[in-house]
Amino acid sequence: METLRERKKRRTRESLLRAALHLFTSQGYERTTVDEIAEAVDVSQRTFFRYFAGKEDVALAVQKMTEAAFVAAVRARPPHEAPMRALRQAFLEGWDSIRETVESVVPVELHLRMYRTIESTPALLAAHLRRSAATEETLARVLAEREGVDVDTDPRPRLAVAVFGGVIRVAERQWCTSEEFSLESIRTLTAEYLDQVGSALTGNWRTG
Amino acid sequence: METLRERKKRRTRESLLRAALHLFTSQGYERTTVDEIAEAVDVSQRTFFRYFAGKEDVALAVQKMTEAAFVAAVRARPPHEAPMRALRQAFLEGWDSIRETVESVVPVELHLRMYRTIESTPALLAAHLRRSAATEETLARVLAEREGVDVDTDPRPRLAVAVFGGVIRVAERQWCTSEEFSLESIRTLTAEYLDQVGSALTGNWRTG
DNA sequence: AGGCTAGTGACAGCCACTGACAGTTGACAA
DNA sequence: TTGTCAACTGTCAGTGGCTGTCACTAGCCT
Repeated sequence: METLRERKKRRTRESLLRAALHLFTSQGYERTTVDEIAEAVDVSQRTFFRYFAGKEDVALAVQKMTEAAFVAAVRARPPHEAPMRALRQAFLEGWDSIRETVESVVPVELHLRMYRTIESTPALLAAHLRRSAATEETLARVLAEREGVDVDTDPRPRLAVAVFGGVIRVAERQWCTSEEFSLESIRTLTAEYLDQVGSALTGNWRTG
Repeated sequence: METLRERKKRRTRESLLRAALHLFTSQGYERTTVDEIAEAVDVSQRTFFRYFAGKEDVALAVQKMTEAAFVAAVRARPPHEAPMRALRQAFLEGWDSIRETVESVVPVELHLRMYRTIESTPALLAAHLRRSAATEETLARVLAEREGVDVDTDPRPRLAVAVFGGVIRVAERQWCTSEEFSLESIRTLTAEYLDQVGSALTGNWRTG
C-alpha cells in the first residue's frame, strides 16, 4: 500500500520526467534549462535535483528502465540456452513487456522521440554509451554465472556481450535515422543485423 | 618552417596539455579545476579555452591523436586484405609508430596513467566512448570504400567495425585493471582476444 | 493533539564555459 | 627601422549546472 507522501513523490517525479522529455524533444536538450523544467512543474530547482542526479539523468531515465528490464529478461532465460541465443531471445521476446513498463510512466511516442534527441546530442550520446557499457558489464557477469565460468579470467563473457552490444547500437543508430520509426521496426532490424554478424566478420563482401 | 608565433602557440598548448594530464593523474580529474591548470602554466583561464574546447577535450587530446593515427594506418593497408584482417593488422603493426607520435608530445608513462584515470572517471569514460563511436563511423566508411559497398544500405561495414571496437574496449579495460601495465601487453592482449571472438560467439563455453 | 521527520524552498556559492572589449605582441611591408 | 595590421591574450561580467545549508511546512505516527 502506497502512502500519501509516497504518491505525492511519485507524481512529482513523473511530472518532472514528462516535462523534461517534452522540453528536450521540442526545443532541444542544450536549450532547455533545469530552471525551466522545475518551473513547468512548479517546484524549485533544488527539488529537481532531489529527484534526479542531474539533467543527463532525467534525460536517460526511461532508457535506464528499459535496460534494467532487459537484464531481467536475460536472467529469466532457460539456463540451457547458449549465451548469444539467450541475449537474442531476451531482446526479441522481452520487447512487449518493456513497452508496457515504459508506457506506465511516459507516452511511448515521447520515448521514441527522445531516442532521436539522445542520438543527436553529443552530451547525451556519451552518457548513453557509458550506461550501455555498465549494463554490458552486468550482462557479462550474468552470462558467466549461467555458463559457470570466471568472468575475471575468461574473456568470453565480456566478448560475447560486447559483440551483442555493438550490434544493438548499430541497429539503434540505423533505426533513429530511418523513417520507419516504430517499436516494431527496431525488433526486425536487430534480428536482421544479428544474423549478418557472421558474414560481416568473414568478408570478402564483394563476392559474398 | 615554423614561425615564432607558431612555436609559442605550440609551446603553450603542450604545456597546458602536460600540466593538465599531470594534475588529472595525480589528484584526479574532478578535483582539478581549469583555473589550476591555467595557473600551472601561468596563463589566464580564458586562454586555456582558446586552446582546448573544455576540460574533457584536454583530457582526451592524446587519445584523439592515437585514434587518428589508427584510422590512417587502416587506410594504408593493402586493399586486397579482408576487412577484419586490415583492422587487426593496422592495430598490431601500427602500435610503434603511434607510440612515437605520442612520445613527441607527452611522456608515455603519463599517457598510460591517464588511461587509467579515464577508465575510472565516469565523465571521461563517457566522452571516450562517444569519441570511439565517432571513430567507428569513420572506419566503417573506410571499410565500405575498400570493399566497394554502400555504407548506408549494407550494414556489414558498421557491424564489422562495431565488433572490432567492442573487442578493443574489452581488451583496454582488462589492461587498465591489470598489473601488466605496459604498451606491449595491450598488443598481446588484443591479439589474444581477437582470436577468441569466434569461440565466444559459439558457446557452449562449459564444454569448450 | 502534538512531536517527529521527510520533503521543500530560498539563498549563497563553486565551477565550467562564453561573449565583449581592450591591451599586447609578432608578422610584414614600406 | 618603423608603422600597420592581425593574431593572440587578459580582464571582466555573466549564464547555467550543481551543491550545501537552514528554516519551514506537511504528512506520519502515537
